[in-house]
Amino acid sequence: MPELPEVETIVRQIRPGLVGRTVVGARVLWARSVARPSAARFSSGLVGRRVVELFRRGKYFVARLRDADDAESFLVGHLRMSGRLYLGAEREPPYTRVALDLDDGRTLAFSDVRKFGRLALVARPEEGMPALGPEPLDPSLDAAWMARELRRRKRALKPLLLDQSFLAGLGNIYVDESLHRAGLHPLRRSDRAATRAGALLDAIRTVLVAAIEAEGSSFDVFYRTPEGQPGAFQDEFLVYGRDGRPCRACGAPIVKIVVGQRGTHFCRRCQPAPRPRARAAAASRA
DNA sequence: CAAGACTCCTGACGGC
DNA sequence: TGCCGTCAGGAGTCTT
Repeated sequence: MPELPEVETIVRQIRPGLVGRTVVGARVLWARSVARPSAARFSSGLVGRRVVELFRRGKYFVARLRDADDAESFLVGHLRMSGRLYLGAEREPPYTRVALDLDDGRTLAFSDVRKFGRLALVARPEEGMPALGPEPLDPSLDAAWMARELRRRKRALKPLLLDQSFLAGLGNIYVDESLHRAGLHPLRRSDRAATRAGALLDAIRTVLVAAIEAEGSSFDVFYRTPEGQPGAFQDEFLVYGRDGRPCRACGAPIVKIVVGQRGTHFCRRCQPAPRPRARAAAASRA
């Protein structure tokens, strides 16, 4: 599903048409797509509110709203695996779960085949999302910060980078891509990769910036930008979905394993396996 | 703490 | 052609 670059792309594309608009009607077609409050209060609460700002936090999109009395509230959403936003489609898009009718006659549709995505209407953005780690593109993060955090967490790199409380916005694709670019094995323990913290942070940022530049990744017909154009970053994948094919860096075959129930792609040559601990090595020799 | 299993959902695809 | 198992860009909850 959409990761940071895809959400960023959607927010950028929808923002000009959405900011300044007032919600004149809200329809919840699948109640569980609304996390809070109730579907009824969600709908009634949105009507009459004007969008004054649209931004992204991790994989969440956030619309700041004001009502006629200038009271502030926030529409917070997560697309999970298959969610999409459409602004102004003439016909209701397939799998529309929530539709917001706007004062210019257009509609913001939240479409979601698998129904994992969620919307929330809350007083503060933090009420609509769990505590998130920092934004990977935040310029105040540096190698020293990353090294400190990698040492503190002591987890395999792959699940750690997927943990949104560590860094906000990375998902399965961009973690695999980042680890390849940093030359780090997905099962390497974070505290033992701390010396490579700078390279890892650089790789993450390089991948994310390039993906945003390409307007995200979309390798199936259900995942496109709101305008319907597919993103192009999937053409630049070095490992994701390339199992069995040659590594673009060294030619060795890309392999796929399962880590934390997630398909994990890497190059055995560019991302060497972690060395077993001395005790484990001794045990395996014995 | 960390890791693994299970859950929420639907659709696409490969194999038989 | 049709059926079945598997897998999918995410993440919360529960157990070990």
